[in-house]
Amino acid sequence: MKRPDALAALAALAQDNRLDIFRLLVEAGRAGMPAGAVADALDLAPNTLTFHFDRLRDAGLVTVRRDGRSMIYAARYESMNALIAFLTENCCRGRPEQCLPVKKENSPRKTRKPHRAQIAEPVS
Amino acid sequence: MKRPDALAALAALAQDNRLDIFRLLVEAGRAGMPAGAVADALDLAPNTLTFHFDRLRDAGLVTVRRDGRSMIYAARYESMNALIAFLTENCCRGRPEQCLPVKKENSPRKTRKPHRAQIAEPVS
DNA sequence: AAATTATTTCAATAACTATTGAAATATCTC
DNA sequence: GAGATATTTCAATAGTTATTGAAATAATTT
Repeated sequence: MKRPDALAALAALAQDNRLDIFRLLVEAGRAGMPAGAVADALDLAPNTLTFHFDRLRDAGLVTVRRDGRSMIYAARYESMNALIAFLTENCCRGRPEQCLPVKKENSPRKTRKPHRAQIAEPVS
Repeated sequence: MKRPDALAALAALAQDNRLDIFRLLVEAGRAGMPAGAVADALDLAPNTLTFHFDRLRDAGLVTVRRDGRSMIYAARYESMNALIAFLTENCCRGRPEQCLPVKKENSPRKTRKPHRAQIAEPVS
C-alpha cells in the first residue's frame, strides 16, 4: 500500500460513524450486511449512511453488491491489513529497536545548577 | 487503547502534512528533532507546524521538550503500537478466518435465467 | 401497474480544519 | 540589556466534511 491509499484509508476510518460502520462490517464477516441493517444497528439516517459508505468505498475499505432491493456492504480485509502493514512499516514492528525506552544516562553530577529548563522532561 | 483514543490517533494521522511529520519523527528515533528541522525538511511554515504538532500531541502521538530555544518533538512509539493493536483487534490478525476468500459455491445450474442483477459481483 | 420497501441523489447548511500574516514569548549571544 | 533566533499565539479566511430534508431511482409484492 502506498502513501496516498494509506492516507485515504486513515481519513475514512477517522470518523466516528465510519469507524463504527467499518467495525460492524468487520464483525459481519465476508458475507457483509445490508445497508438497512447497518442503519438499524447504528441508528443512522439512510442518506447519511450512503454518504459514509461512499467514503469507505472510495478508500477501498468496503465493497457493495446488490441483493434484491438491498445493498450488501462488506469489509475488505485486504485493505485493512494493507493499512496495518503500512503503519507497521516505519514503526516498532518494522524497527523494534526504536521501541525500547531511552536508557537514562548515568550523568556525572554537575557542580553548578544547570540553566533553568535547558533540558526538561517531555510534556504531553 | 480505547475507541476514543484510536479515533483521535487516526484523525491525527489522516492528514497529509501530519502523516509526513509523524513519519519523519519516527525516522528520527527516540531523540526526536527540533521543530525547525522538521520545518526545513518538510518546507512548512513554523506556525502551521505548531498547529499540526498540537494535534499530534493531543492525540498522544508525539512528545515535546524544550532544549534551549528549540522545541524537540519526538514520536511516541507506544501510542502508534497501541493504534496498530486496536486496528488489528477486529481485523484479520485478530480473526484470521475472516481473511480467507469466500469459497465459491459450486451451485447447481439453474434451468431458468436468474432475475437480472439479483446477485451481482461486488463493485468497487 | 400501483403500492411498498430499500437505497441513493441532490441542494442547503452548520461545523470543523488547515493555512496565512502579524504580533508575542522565550532563550541565547554579544 | 539590545539584538538575534526559535517557536508559539491569535485572528481572519478559504476549503472541506457531516448532516438534514425532500425528491428520485430500483426492485419487489400485490
